[in-house]
Amino acid sequence: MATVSVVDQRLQRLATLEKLLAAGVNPFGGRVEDRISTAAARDMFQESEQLAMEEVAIASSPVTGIMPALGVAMTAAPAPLTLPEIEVSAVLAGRVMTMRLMGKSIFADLRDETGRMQLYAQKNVLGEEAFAAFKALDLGDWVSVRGQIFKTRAGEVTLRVQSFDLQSKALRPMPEKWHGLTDVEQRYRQRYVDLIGNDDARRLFRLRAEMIRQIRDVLAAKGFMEVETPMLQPIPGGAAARPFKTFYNALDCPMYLRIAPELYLKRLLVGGFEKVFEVNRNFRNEGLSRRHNPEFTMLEIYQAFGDCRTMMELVEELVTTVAQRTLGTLEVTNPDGKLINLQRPWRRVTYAELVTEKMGAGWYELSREAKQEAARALGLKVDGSWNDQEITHEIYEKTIESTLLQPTFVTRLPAELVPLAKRCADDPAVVDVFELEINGQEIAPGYSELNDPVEQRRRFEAQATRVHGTVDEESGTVDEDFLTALEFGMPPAGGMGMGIDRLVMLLTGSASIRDVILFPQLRPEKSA
RNA sequence: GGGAUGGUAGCUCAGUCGGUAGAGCAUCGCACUUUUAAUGCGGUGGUCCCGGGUUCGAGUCCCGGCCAUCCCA
Repeated sequence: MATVSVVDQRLQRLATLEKLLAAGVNPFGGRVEDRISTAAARDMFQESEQLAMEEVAIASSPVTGIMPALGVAMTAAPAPLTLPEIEVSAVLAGRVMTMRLMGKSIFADLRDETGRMQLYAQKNVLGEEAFAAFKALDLGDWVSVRGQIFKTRAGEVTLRVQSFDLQSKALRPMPEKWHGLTDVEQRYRQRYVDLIGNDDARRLFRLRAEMIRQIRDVLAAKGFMEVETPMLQPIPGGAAARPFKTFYNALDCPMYLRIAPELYLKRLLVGGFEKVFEVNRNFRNEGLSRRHNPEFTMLEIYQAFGDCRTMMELVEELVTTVAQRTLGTLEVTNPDGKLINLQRPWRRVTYAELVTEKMGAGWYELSREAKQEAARALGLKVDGSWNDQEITHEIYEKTIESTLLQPTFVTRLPAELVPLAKRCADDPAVVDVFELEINGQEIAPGYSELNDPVEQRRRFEAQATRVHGTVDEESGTVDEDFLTALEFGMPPAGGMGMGIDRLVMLLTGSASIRDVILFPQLRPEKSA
């Protein structure tokens, strides 16, 4: 038989596939009728067991019979104190993960989305031919099985296979059963293999989905409407970032993947929708890092007649509710093992307070030269052309932001940094905004949104001048239609955006954004 | 962009001073009807990331490149 060495496991499996086809077997299956999950089957069995035990206890005499409503056939041993032997019929379907061959019987593990159940195949039950076919299954094959659930001597709930069908032949070997896939690169490139092999990966992405569902739930309960706005935009706006550029053949014009949905969501406020949000992808044409993926999921929320404080309340409620409902706790551990407490209320501190905390009370009165010197003393590289604000911001970003481990709202940022927010009434040099920092990362910015079209035009133009000739040039284009919309009147509003990937990183203690994105961007594998 | 580390069987990993390429799982064969990381016995399986160089001889040393991870910018 196999004296000829078949080198490749895939070729072996392809050969098996050919044999199956020749034998008239459909190796790729179809609909499976009456199939239930392994979790449901286990519950059903345990319920029947419970019922039977109660009956035994009551009757204290031999019990035999059928409970048609449950489709449960049961027999009980005569001795009153012996546990009844229960058998419950079920159809299961899933992937065969392990097989333990015992000669004339086989134990196998079947896995579906809800968990696993052990299968027990016996030669005298299946018959010669079917038993051989079961034995010939490869690890990774999808099968459906019909049989009776019982408990083994070791106490494991197991399905005794009465009949089975191959539902999809796996042509590639599964990852190592004990370690799973550990090579991070391969986990990212072939996430499907990661998900097959690693319980943690499955758990994490289920958790991520649940977190996003809870966000939607909280917002819906508060009367927010979920909307979708263009990802393909003629003018990329709403943030300072390099866009991806593409070309729309039918219209013969360049288009951009959006860097933010902000300007469209605000148009909806103009249109009269008062509470809107969008959860979807933004695209930024920037480098890859532990914290950056070129496409990332963003939640943006706008509420008419609210302001930046409304948004602080909302984001506190959102994050704590999501954490409580999905993790059952408000304490999370970051990758360095440090505890982060999400208990409300969160610290609120102004940007200037943080800066003077770090650099001394007289910081803002220092000359530019003195500021440069102080920044260099901190080990920062300072460009000679920078103004006071830029030097201060470099210090903030490089030496302060990363120290804000516990949830912190940083408020009253310099107006130059934020062209889309209202200025503070008592100080036009700063804007009425917050940046939420948790674990040293910016999780969410929020604004009292600028709704003065004249002021907005001035700020856009100032920004366009500043970024002219730089890599951000395309994001500096003035969006005339947005300004027109503002001229129709936008109600005052609070708005905020939250990076969902970073939130999931925070709540799951993940060190890399690639761990929380199913298919993260990677460099092409092969290059000549 | 810079630095550190890594890339060896399908998977997880060893590989000493430069001298015939190793283990576990998977796979193939045999035995085994309550195992569960089943077990026992016997096999197959290698572009040692790619390209150069040094050497009688390179997985190992040197140079260049690719990919990844971490740190820094």
